[in-house]
Amino acid sequence: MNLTTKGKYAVTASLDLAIHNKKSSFVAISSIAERQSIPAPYLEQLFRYLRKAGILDSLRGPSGGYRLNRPSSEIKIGEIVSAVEKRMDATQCGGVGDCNGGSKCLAHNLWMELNSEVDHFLMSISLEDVIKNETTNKNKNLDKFLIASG
Amino acid sequence: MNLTTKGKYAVTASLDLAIHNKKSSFVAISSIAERQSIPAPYLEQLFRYLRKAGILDSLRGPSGGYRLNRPSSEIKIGEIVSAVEKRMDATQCGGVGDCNGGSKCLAHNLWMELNSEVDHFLMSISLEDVIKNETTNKNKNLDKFLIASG
DNA sequence: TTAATCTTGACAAATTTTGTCGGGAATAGT
DNA sequence: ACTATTCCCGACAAAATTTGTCAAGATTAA
Repeated sequence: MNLTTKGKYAVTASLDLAIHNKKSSFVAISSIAERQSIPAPYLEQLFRYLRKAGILDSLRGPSGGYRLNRPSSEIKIGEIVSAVEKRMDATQCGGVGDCNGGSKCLAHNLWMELNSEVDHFLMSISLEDVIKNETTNKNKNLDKFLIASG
Repeated sequence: MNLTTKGKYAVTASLDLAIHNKKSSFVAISSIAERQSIPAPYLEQLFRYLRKAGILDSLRGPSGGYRLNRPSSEIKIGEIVSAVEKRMDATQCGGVGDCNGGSKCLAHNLWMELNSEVDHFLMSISLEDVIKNETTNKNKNLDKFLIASG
């Protein structure tokens, strides 16, 4: 399982897009990169994936840029992450079950559950949720973090 | 956030130890490595961390090896993972909150919640739980995996 | 036409993971 | 005391991945 700056940059940049989503205007990569302290050429590369995944829409030329392809309430964090990260899967075998000489390793089911846990979490939260800082109510431990974060 | 073979090997090997935990006998690294298809010298390296973390106990010499330092019901998966993995933390800032030019990035709270989610999951499951395939009841999606895994 | 911006592919540096190796130290059994 | 077994430690090295960079091209608005 891997969540690197790749996925984090992608989510942060998408959040930036969601915030600057007024009308149907496009936002230039350079301005997102500057606001969010992300190397612009790197972000460019990441946005390719998001575009291919149907999450973003783009327009070239002056006053061009990127915008969300759907309302921010309909774009889940999990979509963004899995569009850019190779292996959010925690199993070694990709879920197939041949992680120890053709059969399942002792921890196979454990990692499958962790997968499920993380997937459900990330797929239950939309860009809009994060911006409104609502996220999900399923998480009993959420409150203290919201409080802690002011 | 990172869960690599390092953490997976450590958990699998610990499970193997928990299973071969009869009496107070020690189990040699070589036998664990062979059973679980883990490179022995690499596992040796990982066991150093687990020993330092107080999870394992060792004895040198013939019929020496490793054993759990506590009952398998009192060793949580989360302990093992964080003993060997550098950054299970999903935030870029280590939770400090300076992830974007001194203040919090847009996704800061989100990653803090993900941390909490994963931590609680991994710290709620003991080696014994995994062996008995019980894990936790908090996870509503558990059942299908247990069924799927026969 | 021109300037702005995305688009693409290739390349490269840095970091991390995934090991390997050799020698040393302790211990049980003889 | 000797020997075989095993842990112990530090250093090293290969491979993979992450984290970028760059140059040239295509599209579009004004």
